[in-house]
Amino acid sequence: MEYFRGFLKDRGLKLTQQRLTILERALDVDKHFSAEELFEMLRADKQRISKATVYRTLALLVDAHLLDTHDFERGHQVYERAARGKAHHDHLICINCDTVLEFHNEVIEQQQEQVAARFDFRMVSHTHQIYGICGRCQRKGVTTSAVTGRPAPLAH
Amino acid sequence: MEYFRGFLKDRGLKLTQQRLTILERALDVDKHFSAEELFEMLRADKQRISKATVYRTLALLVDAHLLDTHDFERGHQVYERAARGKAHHDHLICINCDTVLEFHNEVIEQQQEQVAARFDFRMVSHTHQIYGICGRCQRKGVTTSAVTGRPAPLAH
DNA sequence: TTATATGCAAAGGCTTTGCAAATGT
DNA sequence: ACATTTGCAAAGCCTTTGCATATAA
Repeated sequence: MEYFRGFLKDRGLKLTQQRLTILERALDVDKHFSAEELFEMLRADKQRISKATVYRTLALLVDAHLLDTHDFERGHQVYERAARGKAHHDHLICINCDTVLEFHNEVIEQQQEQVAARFDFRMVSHTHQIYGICGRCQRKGVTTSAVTGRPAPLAH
Repeated sequence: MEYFRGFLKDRGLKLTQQRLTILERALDVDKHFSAEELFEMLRADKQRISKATVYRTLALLVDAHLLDTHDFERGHQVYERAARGKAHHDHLICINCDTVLEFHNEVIEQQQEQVAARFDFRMVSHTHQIYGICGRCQRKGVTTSAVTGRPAPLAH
């Protein structure tokens, strides 16, 4: 919060009531959320902030590293509180129920560095998602073809 | 090609001139391409196929595992010839010049399987992208902040 | 013959933007 | 005071869809 104030000051930006409200609400969410969902949460809290401002502020919070954003192939971005200090994580996404699990694997992280180095690449970020059927959906008898309506793709 | 004919027959679909033209052109491309780009390539070849048909056929070719599709965070899907038989690969993407490099790392693949297993997850597919600055752009003096206009994010 | 495909234009979903009015510093 | 923000509606971008016409089997 103090950090956000400093971030804005550094760039000559203003700490508006809307930005504060959005930041507080966003940091309060314990899961992934879309811009639309945050807009609805604010609305439920009787906060009248325009959708445009929500989008603009989310971008700002991502810049400030207060939020992370991911593309889970759902047609829209999802956001989550940034893991400041906490270990970085990647995601397992159930293609049936949309549940998102987090994983962290140090071996993968290290190999990734090596891959980048081998290609003379300066890594800035990465995305790593595992799509599949979660245990609960498997037990409910959900199969890949039930989800996609087509034969199971080759898991690679 | 014979394979595609069989794929269509199995589902009671028709092998139209448009589908054939699109398939041939798509398999001929040696890099990633968007639906829009393929549409333009066809147009350059004096082929009059509607954009709707291009989109519909690309989806069909992905279903048929003749093409793979990726989301490189460019606001549109990109396609590439499927690696039939060839080893699966993931991507390094230069955030300055959009160059895409391919990598394959067996250790990562294995760890991934283990992660899925540990979470009781049946993996169907995965995406793994490393974003950064390629060697050529580094040598041209491109820095992260030059690309994004902001301080470099923490590479995680 | 008859179900499937195509082309066109319109609609959709998410996100961004232009601009006048409002507001933080 | 003055540059930055906001809200609104409109526009943008990629993609999908409804429907009449065309076409493969």
